[in-house]
Amino acid sequence: MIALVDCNSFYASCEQVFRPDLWNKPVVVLSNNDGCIIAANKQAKALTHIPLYEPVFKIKKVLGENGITCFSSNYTLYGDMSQRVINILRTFSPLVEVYSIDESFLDLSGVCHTTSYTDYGQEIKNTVFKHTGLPVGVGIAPTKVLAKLANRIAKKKTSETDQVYVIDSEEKRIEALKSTAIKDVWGIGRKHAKRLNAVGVVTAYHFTQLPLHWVRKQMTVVGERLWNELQGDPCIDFMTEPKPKKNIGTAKSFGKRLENISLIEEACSYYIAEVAEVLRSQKSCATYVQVFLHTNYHSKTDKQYSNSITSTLAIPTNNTFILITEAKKALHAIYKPGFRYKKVGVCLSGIVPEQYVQGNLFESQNRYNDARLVDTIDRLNSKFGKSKVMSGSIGTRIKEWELIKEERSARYTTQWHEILTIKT
DNA sequence: TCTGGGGTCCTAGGACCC
DNA sequence: TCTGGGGTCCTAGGACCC
Repeated sequence: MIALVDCNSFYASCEQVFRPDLWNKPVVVLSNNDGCIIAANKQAKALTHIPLYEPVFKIKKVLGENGITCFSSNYTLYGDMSQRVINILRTFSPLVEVYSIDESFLDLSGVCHTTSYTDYGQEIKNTVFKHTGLPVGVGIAPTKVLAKLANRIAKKKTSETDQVYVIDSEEKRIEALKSTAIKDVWGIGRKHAKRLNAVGVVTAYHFTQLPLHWVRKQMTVVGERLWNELQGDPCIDFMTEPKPKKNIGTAKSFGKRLENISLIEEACSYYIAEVAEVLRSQKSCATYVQVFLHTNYHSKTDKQYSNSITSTLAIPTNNTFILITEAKKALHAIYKPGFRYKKVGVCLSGIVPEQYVQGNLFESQNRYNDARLVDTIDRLNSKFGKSKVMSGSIGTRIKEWELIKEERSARYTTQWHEILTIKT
């Protein structure tokens, strides 16, 4: 049996943990640049129909009128809280697959000797809440897709399930399938849902009644796996070791529109430094550096321009300085003056393990292999804080382009000087 | 005025090899 | 009239996830 443990309204809940005054109050969390809503807790969802991903400026009034508290996103806090939850889950099963920042699968085979699955799920839920203050839901079933389904039922029918639901019989499986709309099945997106509705498939149960060859033909092997998983046959691998990333990218909107290349160049260098650090942390090197740049798609008055370019390195590397040089060259190749730019992005790909980097007869290996400088920078930054030591290309004008986070909460759990103060 | 960011997997088709 | 058979690698595009 597999359990799926998922935190309720994760970002909003993280914020509430440290704000007892907001317990049981409506809370939403905004995207980078405070652009749109990416998380809303139960109270906020109940109050008004706040659509996720709706631009904030369109519903600012609704938020104010309903006394909804807004937070800018605080990924440092969410990342740390997530790690705490994962550490707790590891005490409940030796095999944990961290699926996302707020969801993990637990392999429960051979784990529940003395208790029922329901009791075990309750124990997981209660322990996570006691140790972190975060509410979670638990779904338990023979396959991942069914565990997802069970988790959904646990959260929807809280009064009956108390946030834990187990699919452990044929009757319960059929019942779960019949009560779940096909569009809500994990792996069925908007497109497939539409096509399935068109042929009369409305629930997950209908889907399992389709002939497998039809599913295979219309939805490839992905659909076939889903079909089998819903029947109770596990086909999706359990991954306890995270696979090294194949692409590492970052792209963030500027706090304001930029026209001049010099600030864009500094932002681009900063992003490269960020992704290069991730690359080194997984002990890989990248072969390609992609840079892209665009204006504000939504603007009706601005002249529009976007472009992207990928450059190939002579030798794959994870050296920040080489990557920055390459990215700056690429940026100059696509930059055109006279536009109001909104975003620059970088993406590293062609990722290979550090120890298998292919050399090049015509390039000096030393320049690429000398890791002493970047290693030292990584060590300094991990000891003294992010971006304490940076490449000169990044400059000192970060405030002029970085994204806006007006309502960011404190980094309660990772910065000594932002730790929660309690007055008694 | 203001509209997020970071990923994965699969397939078809082109280009190439012997 | 009739033109083989067995492969690999790469890329773009589509679909999905949180």
